[in-house]
Amino acid sequence: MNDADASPGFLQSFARGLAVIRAFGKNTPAMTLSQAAARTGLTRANARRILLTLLELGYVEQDGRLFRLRPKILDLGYSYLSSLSVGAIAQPIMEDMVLRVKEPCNLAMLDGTEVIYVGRVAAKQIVRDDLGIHIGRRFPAYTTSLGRILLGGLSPAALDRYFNEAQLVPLTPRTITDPEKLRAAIKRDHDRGFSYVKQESGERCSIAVPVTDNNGIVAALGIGWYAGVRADDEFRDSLLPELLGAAREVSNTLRQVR
Amino acid sequence: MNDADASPGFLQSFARGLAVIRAFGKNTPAMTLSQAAARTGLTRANARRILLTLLELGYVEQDGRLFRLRPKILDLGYSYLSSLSVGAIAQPIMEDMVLRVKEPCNLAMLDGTEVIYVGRVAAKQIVRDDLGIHIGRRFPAYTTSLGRILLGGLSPAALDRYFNEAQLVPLTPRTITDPEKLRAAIKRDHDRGFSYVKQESGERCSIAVPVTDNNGIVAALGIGWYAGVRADDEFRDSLLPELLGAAREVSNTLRQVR
DNA sequence: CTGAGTTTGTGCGATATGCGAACAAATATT
DNA sequence: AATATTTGTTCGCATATCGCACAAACTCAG
Repeated sequence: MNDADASPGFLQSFARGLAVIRAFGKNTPAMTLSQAAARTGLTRANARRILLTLLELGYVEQDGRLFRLRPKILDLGYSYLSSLSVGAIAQPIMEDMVLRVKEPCNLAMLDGTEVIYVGRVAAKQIVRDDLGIHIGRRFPAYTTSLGRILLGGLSPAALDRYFNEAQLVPLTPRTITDPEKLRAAIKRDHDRGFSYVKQESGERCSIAVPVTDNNGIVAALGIGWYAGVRADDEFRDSLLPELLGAAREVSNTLRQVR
Repeated sequence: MNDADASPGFLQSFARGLAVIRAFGKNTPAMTLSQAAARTGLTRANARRILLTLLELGYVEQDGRLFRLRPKILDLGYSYLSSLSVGAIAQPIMEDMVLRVKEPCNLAMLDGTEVIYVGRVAAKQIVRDDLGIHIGRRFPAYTTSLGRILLGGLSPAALDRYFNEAQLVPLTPRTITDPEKLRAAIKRDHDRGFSYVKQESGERCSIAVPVTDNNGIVAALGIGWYAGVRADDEFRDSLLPELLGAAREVSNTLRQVR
């Protein structure tokens, strides 16, 4: 975080505080204050003030020298989720669909160059999923069907910015990383109203469709499963009407609400 | 937020910034900067600096005069969820159980005088659930079976503090609000290893059991359903072995991990 | 148990940050 | 078009925040 670049009125203390919250994670469920300073590039005294402020506000707890985030931190994300009408509208519709199709369903939005899950309905799967799939989880947009749908909803200028910023790294031998091929895939998926991606970010297939409001694509709705466990192409074909129906129902309700 | 009471080293700017994030919610998905100032008691100039800092960091977006939280804010809660081993361990076990029992299952922790959901698996229900049930959602502890289980895991001193702080307001005619009766119910539930609550916070029944690690109760696992739609007591009896089995599986894994 | 190394807590002086007020500019409403 | 309301900007000021240095506490190896 380059303080010198901040604009006037930018609150550096606040920004530093948020950086400390972000420093917690799967690999660092707890941190000492020296670790917090190291991970954020702050001075130890500063990291200490931030952690003590979080402690006083109830967002962290202290266990000897270790600080851990407390459930109250979920209030911050909950502010967003509870304000997200597409999430509230989609949730029961996703639940109905998952019952029929027996695969987990996700709702995602674009955030920078990544997709971020804002809704999820789990389901029994033949092979156990990555246990870390949560609301808030992120994936590179280009490697997922959800991401391609969302990228397809960008204006040309925004799509150009995406390609300027995204680093198209192959995650599997099948990952499309050539920008022209990726643009073509995004356009094709946009035109045909769905995206199907097979083994570009792991050993999974996924299919996704757009969710729209009066202004355009606001989210993507998708289903993913492990490749090869079933007849993938036939399964995709059976899922598509379900997804399109669910997405249409969500989109229709969104247009009425706003 | 009474600035004058803050301890030395307490970072007021950071605390104010977090207050602005919390001001967003279901009823205020978007705010102007005057509204943000009004809702947080800050000056307009201050609220503006905070919102512009969040804008620059990518946590909010601006639409004319309106500011809205962006999905990136989920990163803050995700820091916590991804660090929460009980959540990761419980999720697949909950998914398996929900498939068998056909009712939604929740994992909750105690936070102040409330329970907060840290895990949830949805299911098809006969009657549509409150659409707003998300991770991060809170309920008064005393009115829920999850809450009674968690209160039962408190030390006597901590339980006394709970009773000092909690406001035991009747939410339905069945809500237990007499402190002595509530203490007795908590103890009974702790002793018998499950809690069953019927229509104390709405028209729902719920049953919950403890999840423990080496230090004691860390979470509660529960199932809830609308009262009267089925034979509630018989259903509870059929659910209990399922919940106990799932909770035992989670608890056993927790003990191995730490 | 001791000593060395590491980490945290504390106090203090300096100053950069954050603040609020006042007024200009822009927007919304009637 | 006029008025009311809200937002943007600038500036001076106060203090909140900062970093440093040293004390205190803790951890670890022998």
